[in-house]
Amino acid sequence: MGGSSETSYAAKHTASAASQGTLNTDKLEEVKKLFTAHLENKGLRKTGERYAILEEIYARSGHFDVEELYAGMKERGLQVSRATVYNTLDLLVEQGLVSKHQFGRNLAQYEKSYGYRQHDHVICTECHKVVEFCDPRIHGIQTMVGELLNFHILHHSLNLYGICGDCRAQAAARSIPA
Amino acid sequence: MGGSSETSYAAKHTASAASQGTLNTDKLEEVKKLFTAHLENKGLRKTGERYAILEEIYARSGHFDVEELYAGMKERGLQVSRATVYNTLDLLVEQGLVSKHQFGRNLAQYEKSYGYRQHDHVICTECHKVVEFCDPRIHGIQTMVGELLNFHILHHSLNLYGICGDCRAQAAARSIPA
DNA sequence: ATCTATGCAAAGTTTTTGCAGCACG
DNA sequence: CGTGCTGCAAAAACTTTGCATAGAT
Repeated sequence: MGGSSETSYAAKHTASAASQGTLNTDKLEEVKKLFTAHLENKGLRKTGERYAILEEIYARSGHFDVEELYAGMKERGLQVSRATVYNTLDLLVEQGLVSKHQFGRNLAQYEKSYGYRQHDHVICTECHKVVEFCDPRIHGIQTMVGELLNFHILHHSLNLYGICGDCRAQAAARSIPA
Repeated sequence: MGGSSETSYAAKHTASAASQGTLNTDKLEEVKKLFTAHLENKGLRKTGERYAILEEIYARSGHFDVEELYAGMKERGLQVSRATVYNTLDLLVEQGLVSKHQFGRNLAQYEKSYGYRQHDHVICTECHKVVEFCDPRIHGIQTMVGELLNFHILHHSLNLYGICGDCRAQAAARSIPA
């Protein structure tokens, strides 16, 4: 078959962000406003810790787990407790500013999600590589199933599990030794 | 503490199985043969524990977690250790006779999967109800993405998260009190 | 007879919880 | 000023691991 283009969406994100330095800052401001609105709406307090966590998340690219986020903040001198990280992540996920993934291993992975194109994941079960992709048909399925089963669908998660080209090549090399 | 996810779709499976008493037994035999072939293929031992676990799984309907499976076996007098349950589940998942799901909470849920139609899940984030659905478009996406990204896709998991009709009705009733 | 799988319990991970004190509103 | 949030650490929840022994080949 034809040459397969390995377009990781992560790369695209970084590229578009790098091309315009202020874009990130603007986005952060927008997200902060949305978060503020959500907090006020639910009668929750606007604490510095919550905003610090939000900033750290939007400064990151790609997936991260709680420990990575916690360590990243510590390194930057933004000390918060794990309990607060968990608490705030729940708030952000609830609001949809952050999305939470569970890829196979029992380690929750998070990702900023405001203003980024809805995407899904292909996971290599051998090397645990994660590649993103987009398919408009999923939106259609989501809408149709919601109507059919009378659910108000808020978000979805589609993961394809398989073996990547690299791992298949390695396996082939091993089975045909010199 | 935790009420587990109630499986309302289970009725579907039980109904089709109940309509023909021997169907289940035949299926179990088929699955055992496949499992045996897989064990031989990998040079693994055919132990009674492994078959006992396979039987227990195929006697169940709907989703279950490791603890439920373990407890169910204990109740039937089939004593096996948790370590063996985990070990065997891994084998079965690897072979595709059982599928593993991670719905939001970090508690792995399993389900028998041989001879059952490939299906996906809608989860209510309020009451944790799980409903199954089927959409042929997913298969197309799977194939296309596999070719595009050069992955050999083995299985997928699509979860739609939202609020079910019952929970929306309850919420509406609360906001318009008598 | 050999070598792997089991069982048990202990250790490992990740997440949740309880309580004292600080801070937002 | 009062309630709710934070921080800390202890514990809970789920899974993995190590070692002695039973059992499949």
